[in-house]
Amino acid sequence: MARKETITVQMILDTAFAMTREEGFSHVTARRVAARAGCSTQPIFRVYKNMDELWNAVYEKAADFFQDYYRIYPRLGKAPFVNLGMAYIAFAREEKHLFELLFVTAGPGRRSMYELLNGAAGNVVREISQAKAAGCTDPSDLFMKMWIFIHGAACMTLTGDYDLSEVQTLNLLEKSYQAFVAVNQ
Amino acid sequence: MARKETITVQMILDTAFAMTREEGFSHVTARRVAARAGCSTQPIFRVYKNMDELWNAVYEKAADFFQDYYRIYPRLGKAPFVNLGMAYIAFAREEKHLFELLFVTAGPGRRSMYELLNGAAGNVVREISQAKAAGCTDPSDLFMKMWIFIHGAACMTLTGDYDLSEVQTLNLLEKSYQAFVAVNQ
DNA sequence: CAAGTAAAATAACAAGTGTTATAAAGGCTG
DNA sequence: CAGCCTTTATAACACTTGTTATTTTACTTG
Repeated sequence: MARKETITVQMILDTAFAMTREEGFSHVTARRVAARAGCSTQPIFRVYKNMDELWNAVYEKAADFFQDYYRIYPRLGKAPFVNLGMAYIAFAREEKHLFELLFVTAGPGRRSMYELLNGAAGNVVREISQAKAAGCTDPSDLFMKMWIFIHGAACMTLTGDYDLSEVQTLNLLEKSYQAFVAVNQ
Repeated sequence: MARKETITVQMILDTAFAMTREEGFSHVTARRVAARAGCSTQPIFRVYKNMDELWNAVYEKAADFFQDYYRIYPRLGKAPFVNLGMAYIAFAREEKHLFELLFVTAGPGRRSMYELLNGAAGNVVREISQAKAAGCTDPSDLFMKMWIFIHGAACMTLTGDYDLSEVQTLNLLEKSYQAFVAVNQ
């Protein structure tokens, strides 16, 4: 009936995502995606109405990518929020451009930080109930404080103003948890 | 001997700075600066070799602007680092684009966060010695922790994930200081 | 195998960018 | 007042962007 499709949505999205990962979405242009995918710009606009729609797809993929990143991240911390925080900070260091896309840049069509963290798995909810089970009086408040701290460390890695090792970071987060708990009681 | 200069460095810089403040430097183009300054693009390139040089000038002005912002900011906090932190967070909320330019975006020709904070007035050094005078054992470590926390809150305001009032923020910072001090001793 | 149809490639358009060549303007010095 | 020299304006160049016409390609169905 018609010509067979050779360039798929997946190929376009994967290419755009890989480029975003390496250089940030601002460097993702229709022509550059096409060149890297080995086609013209036409298949891109067949599959996505415009570049904004491609941005959305990349954003969603990045959100899923972070969820996977956290899922397989080693659990070395004992206190609540620490493992999520460790993964978050490592993600900021190792996936600068994705971190920026998800958690730093403002703009339309963007989820809240809480939504991105919680994900489909309910990561935050789980950690909060863990804190509650551990006898914490106001676990939501504790999460807020911990997350401000964790987000600060993560953002500082982007600009090179934070450069502690994994072990040091783990220690820092555990200590901070204790500190926040101590003054809350 | 020659035609009188009508468009000065100051006019160009002030225009570019105002535009950066309102919409971020990414929207500052030669033609738009010219239009707003009421001239052609020519005076811009007489005064600055290229747009990168203009960026540098805007960056320096932003750094000075932050120093002024902190200098006239009300001192409601008692603990060390709190007043600097309050000004920092307010700056992030009220001057989003300048904050982003100075403290969020990575790139060449950028000062470290410490340098920007400390400034010519030695703000950080002063606060650290205050903490020492107050009997703190490791004031540099305390500054690090406090600043991670403060930077986190500031960055969250950019994305709309932090939205506490001035009073609540003041309370939060004071409490955090106590918390960090408590576990350090 | 011919026809039709969807996908892909080519090429173009309009807009915007930094930067520069050229022309006009204007003020000081002789 | 004439000449000169710098500043400014105008216009152009070369390039990149998103997006869209138009043409070519290739597959499936009659």
